Amino acid sequence: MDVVSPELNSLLPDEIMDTEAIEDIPQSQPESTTSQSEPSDDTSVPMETDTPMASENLGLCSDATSTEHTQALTTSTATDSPLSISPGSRLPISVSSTSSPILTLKPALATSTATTKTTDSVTGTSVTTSGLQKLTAPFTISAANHQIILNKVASSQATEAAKSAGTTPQVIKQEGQKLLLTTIGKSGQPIVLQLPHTGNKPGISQTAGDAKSPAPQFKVVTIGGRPELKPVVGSVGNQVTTLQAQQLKTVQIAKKTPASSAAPIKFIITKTVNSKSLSPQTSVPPVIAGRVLTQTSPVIPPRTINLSEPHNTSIQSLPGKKIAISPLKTPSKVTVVSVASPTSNAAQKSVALPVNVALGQQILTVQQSTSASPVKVATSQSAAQNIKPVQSVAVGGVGGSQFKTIIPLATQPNVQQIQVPGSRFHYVRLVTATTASSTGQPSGPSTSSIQTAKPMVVSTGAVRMSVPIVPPQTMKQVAPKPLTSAAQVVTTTQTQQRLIMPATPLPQIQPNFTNLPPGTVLAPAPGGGNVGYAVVPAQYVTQLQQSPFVTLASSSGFPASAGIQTQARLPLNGLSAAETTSRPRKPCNCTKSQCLKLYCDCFANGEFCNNCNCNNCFNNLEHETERLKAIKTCLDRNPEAFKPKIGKGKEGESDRRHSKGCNCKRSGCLKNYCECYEAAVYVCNKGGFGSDVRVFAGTGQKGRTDSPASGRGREDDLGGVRTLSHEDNQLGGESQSRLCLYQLLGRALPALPPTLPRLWGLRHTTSLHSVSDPWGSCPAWKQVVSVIRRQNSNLETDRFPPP
DNA sequence: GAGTTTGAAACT
DNA sequence: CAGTTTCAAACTC
Repeated sequence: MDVVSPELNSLLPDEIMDTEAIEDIPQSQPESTTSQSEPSDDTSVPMETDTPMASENLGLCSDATSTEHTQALTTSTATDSPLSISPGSRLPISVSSTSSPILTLKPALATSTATTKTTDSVTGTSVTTSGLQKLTAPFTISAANHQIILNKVASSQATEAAKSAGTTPQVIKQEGQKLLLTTIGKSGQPIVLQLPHTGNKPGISQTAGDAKSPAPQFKVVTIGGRPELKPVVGSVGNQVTTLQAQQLKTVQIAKKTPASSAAPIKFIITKTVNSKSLSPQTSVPPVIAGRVLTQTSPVIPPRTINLSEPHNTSIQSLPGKKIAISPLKTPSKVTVVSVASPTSNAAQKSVALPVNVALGQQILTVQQSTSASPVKVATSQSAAQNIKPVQSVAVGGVGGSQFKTIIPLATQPNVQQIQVPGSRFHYVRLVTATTASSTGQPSGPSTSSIQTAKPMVVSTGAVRMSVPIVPPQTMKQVAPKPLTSAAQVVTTTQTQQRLIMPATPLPQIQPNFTNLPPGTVLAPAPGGGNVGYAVVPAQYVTQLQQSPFVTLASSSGFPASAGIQTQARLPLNGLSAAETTSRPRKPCNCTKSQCLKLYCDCFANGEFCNNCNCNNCFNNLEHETERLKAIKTCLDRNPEAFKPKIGKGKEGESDRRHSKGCNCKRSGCLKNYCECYEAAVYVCNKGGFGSDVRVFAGTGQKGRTDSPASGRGREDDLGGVRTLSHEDNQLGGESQSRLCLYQLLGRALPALPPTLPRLWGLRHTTSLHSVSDPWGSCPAWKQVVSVIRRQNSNLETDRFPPP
């Protein structure tokens, strides 16, 4: 007798038998994430960040003149167009549905020298924000002078029209320093971002003298595509809004302390745009990397909007502040964290205005430490140095949400975030751009001109940084490719620009960025100065999200935030984020491994140990060097060591697959020892895992019941569900379609889709009814039983309880 | 809570 | 690649 009859099989989903899907998954996704025709397993791996759905372009036009640019952008290169908004009177901002990920808005104060560029800078007007449309409720970031109003525009074209009309709903006024973003399409849903008045701020006293001081403070705007709203985790002054779920958009608006009156305000907005949305024609890589605005650069690579004001001097100075935000798997989350300086009391105390964006599920949490300005976004600037560019890199993750991480550096160093293509990991490199002097403004067009690579240029003040915006897929390759996708090449227009390279100590790691633990942020090693990387587990991010007010002390690498245990995680094991969140990871108990082996779940998940019971733990920032080495070692051993083992099956399937399969021998894959079982995987990809459960249509005869090839007698050939032993599988040769259905036996049953597994499992010695009992109400089970009964009229009834 | 079992990871 | 050892979690008592 053999396996399931055709009839029975017909009931079963095909994909179950398919074992290849997992392996086939190409790790390197094609540059264009644009359309993934297939929800291949890889992409579907829950762990991966979701690919943004559609990208929309935001066009910011300072003037009617600028409108022209916008059109050109939208038409020719919908993908990215950086926008810079000069501080000039009003800047209409149009958001088009097109792709351009990055917006750069610089409402520079008149005082700011750099802000000379006005309309020209605006060129990159089009910004694509897929989620914008979803914006329903206007939000204001903070009160005070600065306001940003975002209006959706139905189409980029509409924006033009609106501009031409001269009555652009979006107006940025310097005096008010308001940014109005209006989506053209939807009149009713403007988004207004207001920056708190400096005057309101407790810290104002310092800069009280500045007339300019009222000027805008930092502003963080996130445009997320998702409809869902996420409350902004309490950050003091910060507000976060997510417009689009799918696309991550992080807008950092750093406002600097009023100390410098004239300093321009910087907004940094980083959007991640789905590659999918991008038209193939557009050279723009699907992934948007964060950018820093430079005043000079007329055309900025799209996708990031930086609004920054150099005003605040104090912010950077905060030593020791480290914020690592690693985007976790949770789709469409944007996390912005600003480190609050312990010193500045008043500033933080300033009212925090959470901004809820109806659209976005993304959450931005920002804490700012800056003394004066209550509202501060992650940007930290050294007083001496004008600006610390904060770079956020959006991850163009294949499937899921992408993270954006904004890390304010306490120290001068600039933060560069790196997206790893296709991976959920976000890396940030902190670069100390000490050379304020060198800050020559970015070579305007020239720098931006690079189509292939999208460098991030930070022109603010002295420091400039260029970070290539690389589509997630191409991230690994630093060298520019002739690829159509532009982003890959990193161009450093300025000497200060730096390629994202691994710190000296661990050059080898670089190639494996993609494999780094999820949510990893590369930050300067504590002792390493500029060079080193610190790998910050996603944990921090989640912690931050959960406890918005947590401040990271610079000195202590790791805040022992007691309460935060749940780590934002990738939807591990195919579990939904909600599921995972509901299940905080268990604290590890490692004693000998120093939590630097994959034995340690924390480490294996790319997380720092937090509230664990481990001894001699090195899985923390304080031992970043060791940790990096350990990571490297693991990656050397297995490049996919940190990749999720459990992924979804084919598209639409709820099945989970284990990429490798277990090696269970004694547990029958029915214990939590089994990774598959533990992960509720019922489709095991491994050819030789412990048990193979099949449904047999028995003959009713005694004797050998299982596969003839196995040569092993089993039980009576009564049909039913059996589990082939490992040996059987190997001998039988037929078992390559391994099905691990163990979880069906108990825990996962309720969740099973009706189409369920064709095979239900029991150990071969177990009678069916023991299985069926818990499934009595399962239609699929009844169906199978019915089939078996028909085929085996002489079956013992107890084996197949009546449906 | 101590001891055992188990399988993944690490090691040889 | 196979066999062994180490490790931490799961499990049992």
